[in-house]
Order: sequence, then C-alpha cells, then structure tokens
Amino acid sequence: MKFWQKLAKSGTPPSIKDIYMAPGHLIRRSQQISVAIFMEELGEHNLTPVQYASLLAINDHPGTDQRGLGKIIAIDRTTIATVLKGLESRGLVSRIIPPENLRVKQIYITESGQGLLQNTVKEISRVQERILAPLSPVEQETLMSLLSRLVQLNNELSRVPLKLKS
Amino acid sequence: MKFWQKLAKSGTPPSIKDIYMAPGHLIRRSQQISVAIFMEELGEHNLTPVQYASLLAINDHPGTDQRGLGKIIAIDRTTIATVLKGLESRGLVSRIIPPENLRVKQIYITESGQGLLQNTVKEISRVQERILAPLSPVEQETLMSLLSRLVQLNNELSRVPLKLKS
DNA sequence: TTACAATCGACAGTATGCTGTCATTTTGTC
DNA sequence: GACAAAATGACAGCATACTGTCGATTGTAA
Repeated sequence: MKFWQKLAKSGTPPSIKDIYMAPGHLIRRSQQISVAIFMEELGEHNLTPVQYASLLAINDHPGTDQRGLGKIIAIDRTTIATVLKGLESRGLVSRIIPPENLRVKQIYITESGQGLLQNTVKEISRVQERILAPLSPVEQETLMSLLSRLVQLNNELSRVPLKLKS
Repeated sequence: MKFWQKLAKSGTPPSIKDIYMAPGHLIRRSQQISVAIFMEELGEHNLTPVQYASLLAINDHPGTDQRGLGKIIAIDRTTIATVLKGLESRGLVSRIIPPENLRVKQIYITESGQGLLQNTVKEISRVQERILAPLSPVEQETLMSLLSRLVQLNNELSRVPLKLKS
C-alpha cells in the first residue's frame, strides 16, 4: 500500500518527506531540471523550450493557424499566441492573415527561423542527453516508455490535449 | 543510438514526431497533466500544487523564513514570496518579523491552515492515484524510483536546488 | 569601530500556463 | 437570405518560475 493511501485512511496530512516521494513533486522537479538544462544549452540562442517546440511544429506544419499549432504541441491557446507574437517580432516566424479566411493567422517559418533550427541541432541533442544522464541506457528507455504511456493515456485529462494533425 | 544522436550527427533538425519521444516534452506534458489532475481534485479548496506544498513545508518546519521554505520544496525565492503573501492574505499562514532579526519573516501555519490540510487528505491521495493510474503497480514503483534518481542526481543543475533542512 | 561582505525581503521585467470574455468572421441551418 | 452556432484572435486577470537589482539588516574582519 502506498504511503498516501495509508495517510488517507488515517486522515493524517502528509509530512514533507512524503512529498519528496509523491509523483506530483517528482514530476514538477523533473520539469524544473529539464528547463534549467535547456536554458543552459540554448540560452545563448535566446530560446526557451516552448519557443523551440513551436518553431519545430511550424517547420513541420507550415501554414497552420495559431490554435492548431498549439494542439500539435499541447500548448494553451493564449500561451501559443504570446509565443508566436514574440517569435514574429524576432523575425523567426511570419503570421499571415489569408484573404479567404480573415479569422485566422497562418504561421510560417522564416529563413532566419530555419537557420536557428539548423544551428541548434547539437545543443538540443545535448539537452536530452543531460536530462537522462543519471540513468543507465536501459533505465533511460524504461523511463521514456513509462512516461509515454502516462502521457498518452492521461492526455484527455490535461486542459490542452495533444491532437496529432492528420 | 537515440534518435537525437543520429540527428546531431547528420545535422538535421528534429521533426515533430521526434519531439513526442523526447524527455523534455514528455516531462512537460506530465507536469501539465499532473497539475490538471490536482486542480480537478483540489480546485474547490482554491489550492494549487505549490500552495499545498508550501503549507505542508510550513506545517513541518514552523518559523522558517521565506527563502528557507523555498529551499525545502525547491521553489524560487520570488515565487515563494508571492505564494506566502497570498496564503497570508487568506489567513492560512502568518508572517512574523522577529525582533532579534529584522531582516527575515518567519512563517507559521494558522489553525485555518491546519484545518485545510486535514480536510484535503483524501483529495491529495486521489491526485497521486490518478496521475499514476495508467500504469500497473509495478510500473508505478519503477517510474517513481527512476524519477527519484533523476531528480536527486540532477538536483544541483536546477536553479533552485532542494536543500533538506537538518 | 569601521568597513566590507553576506543575507533577506521586495520590486521590475520576462516567459509559461490557464480561465473567462469579447469582437469578428465563418459556417450551418432553416 | 437571415440568423444562430462555431471558430479564431485578442485581452484582462491570476499563478508559477526565473533574473537582476535595490535597500535594509546582520555578521565579520581589519
């Protein structure tokens, strides 16, 4: 029986040490560390994880509108709008209102944006390496596999479910 | 060889499908889902994950100052200050400047705060259950163990290393 | 004791992440 | 064709997360 089940039965609030073993805390810490490593490697390019993921999504799906891009990488509609506005102001991306649908803004990557993707391949690789560095190769595989299942099967629970573009 | 190592060798930027398998993305998604589940269970108590962790830390280490509390749960000095200000305004916590050290604010949990901890034991238990629900009991153990090692060994890499209070 | 260093809270600024709401535009239905 | 419903971008508001900086306070060493 897990410690939080025991606590729930006895009605006792957890202590701090319990928190250190709780999934929510471990996931939050992992995210903090993952972002910190990313910023160490990509900080000189002024790139954040979300900005990078957005650039990649645009590179793969040019012409998609803002909300659509958000769904591809599971980023909130408001957040993706802010991110794209920033990327546009840096000349990495262009937002175009097509004449046939004045509601949407289609996003395209610029040459500058593509150049940035080319120039960060090694750094991106190092980020993934460093995040998993404490684990053995087999353990790394196991962790990725378990997280994949966790994320896929819980997908609809998140506020912004990831929707693959067909 | 991992896909990002192949890409780094060939100098090719990843595609979106690569991202779906990358540690950074999986960890970010896990965090989104974890927070969403927490808010579903605790939303009616107007409690966020960070607010809850802060309350627990204060309950366990009453009288600690703001920065000290942050170190216990790996929360940035600015963020913890904002969180504690909010908790104080809701009467869950009191911030006291001790006469012997006018620099610091010692934090104490109020009766109201302790009551909140008592009234959320079951919900907190459900949060942990639901996050891990897609995995079998053995897989849950494995995941927690791997994440623990990842977080402990990468601890110093994060901007706010977790420091256990002795 | 005086000068310097370290510590702490607070603020400004930036970015992510989410809710609700609004105006505009498009689409679907009668 | 008119009208309601759906879709989209934008904004306000709140919470987390981090950097850099400042002033006030405390500790240390010359």
